[in-house]
Amino acid sequence: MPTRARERLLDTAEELFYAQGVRAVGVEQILTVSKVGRASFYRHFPGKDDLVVAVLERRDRRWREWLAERVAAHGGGPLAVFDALAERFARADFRGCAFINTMVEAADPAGAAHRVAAGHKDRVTGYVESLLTAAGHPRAAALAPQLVMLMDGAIVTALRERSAVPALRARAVAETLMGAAGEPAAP
Amino acid sequence: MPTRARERLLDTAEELFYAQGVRAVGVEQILTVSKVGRASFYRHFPGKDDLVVAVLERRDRRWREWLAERVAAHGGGPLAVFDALAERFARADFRGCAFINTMVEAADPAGAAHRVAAGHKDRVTGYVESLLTAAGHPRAAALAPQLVMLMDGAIVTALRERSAVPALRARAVAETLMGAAGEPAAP
DNA sequence: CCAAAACGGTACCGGTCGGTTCCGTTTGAG
DNA sequence: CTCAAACGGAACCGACCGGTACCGTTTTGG
Repeated sequence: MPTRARERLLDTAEELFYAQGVRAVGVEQILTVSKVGRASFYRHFPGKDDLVVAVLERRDRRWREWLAERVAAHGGGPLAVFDALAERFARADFRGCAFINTMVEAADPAGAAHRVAAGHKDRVTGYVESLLTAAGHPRAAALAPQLVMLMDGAIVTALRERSAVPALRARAVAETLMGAAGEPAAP
Repeated sequence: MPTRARERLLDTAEELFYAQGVRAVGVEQILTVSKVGRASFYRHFPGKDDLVVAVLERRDRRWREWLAERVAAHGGGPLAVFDALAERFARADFRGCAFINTMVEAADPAGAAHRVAAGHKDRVTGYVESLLTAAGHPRAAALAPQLVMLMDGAIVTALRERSAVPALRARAVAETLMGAAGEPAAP
């Protein structure tokens, strides 16, 4: 059975990749910070690229779990996703969406990292559609991609403005879009 | 007077940076493709970082000129910015917004590249606001940042979906947002 | 036509990249 | 307690990074 070296590598790599970018972080730095031996690293992963994919796959799972939890805490309506984003944007270490960042950094659209990132957004879109359906919205399938596009716009804008305001801006747009008087903002 | 070496460096660097990312393109490659000598490069630019800034500043100017031209060609209304984006997204070499990409790649928000990128978006927002004002929209100042956020969302989504459709999706959202029956789509 | 400036090519620098190999130590299950 | 598996550390590899120095050639303004 494996010890905890693999988890430490994933934890450290996820943090460093997100904070500095995948290309900017060398294997050396990951080993130093995680205190994992060089040999152990290559025992667990064929190479750096495979670590990147493993990190993204785990983050995909965890991020969507986090989103579902925060949406529930904010009332469970479709607009709650923007309240969740606002929380995210306010964190000091916020540096955009790891999957958008990956697609930007990994220029090759056929690369594994690109595929994982694209898959993540598909799953988020499916989740948003389920929220819309649960809320009884008639045009859920058409509205979900629009809301996800708003989320991505808010994320990019928040990265630029270094503020949580874009989440509220996107929420207001979404509210108008849904043609609803709007659920009340989360407490 | 300088010859054309500097321009060739800017042209080549802009193309390679956009296609592959700033970090992924080495000085070596820029010199090879542009057929500029190594010494000549460092006669024109103190270092790679300065070339990056020069490329971004020139692209900021040109991109906004291009936008204004295409908006005019599409009727000059605020919604025409999304028709312009649709054109952009359809190009085979489309790889997102060079300024968003730069902010993602250059993690340091205090860096020169980051500043240029942020400034670009501010200028675009000002331009969009002027379009809204010219169209007689009463809430131009409040609406402009929302439209720019929609533009950024469309750009990121187009990069992921490899399609021009997100531009139309964003246009539809903007139309709803402006509370207008909507100018007819551009010819 | 000639001199000065701009140029392209090359060798070289220290540093860092991702990746391989070996070796001695820690750890945990039987 | 034992012993094999998992581990951390370090030396090493070729390749490439951004940057410097010096070369002989081309271009151009006076």
